[in-house]
Amino acid sequence: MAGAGPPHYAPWPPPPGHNPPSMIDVDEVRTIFILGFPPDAKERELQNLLRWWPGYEASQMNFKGEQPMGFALFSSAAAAMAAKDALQNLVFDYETNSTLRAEMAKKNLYVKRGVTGMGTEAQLFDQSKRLRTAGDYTPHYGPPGPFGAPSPASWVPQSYMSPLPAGSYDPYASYGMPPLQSAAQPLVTPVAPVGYVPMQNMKDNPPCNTLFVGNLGENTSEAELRGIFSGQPGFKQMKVLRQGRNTVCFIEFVDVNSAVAVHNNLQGAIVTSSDRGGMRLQYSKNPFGRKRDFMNNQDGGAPGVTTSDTST
DNA sequence: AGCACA
Repeated sequence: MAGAGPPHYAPWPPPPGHNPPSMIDVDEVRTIFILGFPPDAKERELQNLLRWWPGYEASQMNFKGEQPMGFALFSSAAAAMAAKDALQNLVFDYETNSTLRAEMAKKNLYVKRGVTGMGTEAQLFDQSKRLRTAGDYTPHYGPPGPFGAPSPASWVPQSYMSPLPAGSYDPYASYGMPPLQSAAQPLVTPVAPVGYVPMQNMKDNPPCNTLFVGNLGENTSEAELRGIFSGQPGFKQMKVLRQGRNTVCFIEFVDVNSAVAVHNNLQGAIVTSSDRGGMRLQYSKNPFGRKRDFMNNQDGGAPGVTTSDTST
């Protein structure tokens, strides 16, 4: 609208009929609610579970009944639904066997104004009820989670703009993947996967510098995979292979350790463009830079790691 | 489950 330029901070909720400049339906429910937490779950745990999710804006935990109930607000219904799917059946606590259930909420989570402050003050005055936790989009790029926790800190890949081969279908082409958005302008990105789905039935090969990615649907977007992996520490190159209904992918890392880290951190990570939920990460049978006797002197593997080679 | 490329 001509007269209504974007204010510095929009009144929340915005008046009906005044949509933000990015096709966000104000009326749509962008909030999910989550059940299945163990009784001792903390609100902080919910925040930390979700704070990396693209479009995450706020969350709160209610402790009314026996079970804590979590609510989380996202920048769009799409982001909310993606998060909902990702959280679905997520094993929150292996010891108590707590598995999360997520659904779209009936109405949106109310978030107090001034969310950008990450405020101590806010926590002081309404701790019991609505404790809003602003989405902190600070790009905490860096080493992966030191505690073995998933560290999806690089969903917004630095090298996302890598040129695609001509002819390859890039469903993400339309939105240019803005790196990081302030909380003032919610991201519309209906994408940006990642949450985790527990993986089982995992056979695997000995660790090496190359990961094999399985359980990908046929229309998994290479761009998304690249987005997920290219930001990982030690990433070197990637190759996507279409096998009819399956898609598989190979990722080379500079060393085995990097591959191990990603293997652990991203196991079961949700790939939104895939219709199968979580991806399966295994070590490749045929690591990059190493073949039988062929390129024997190549240093493709890890320094110092020589898998017991069956020298026949 | 499905392991290519140099």
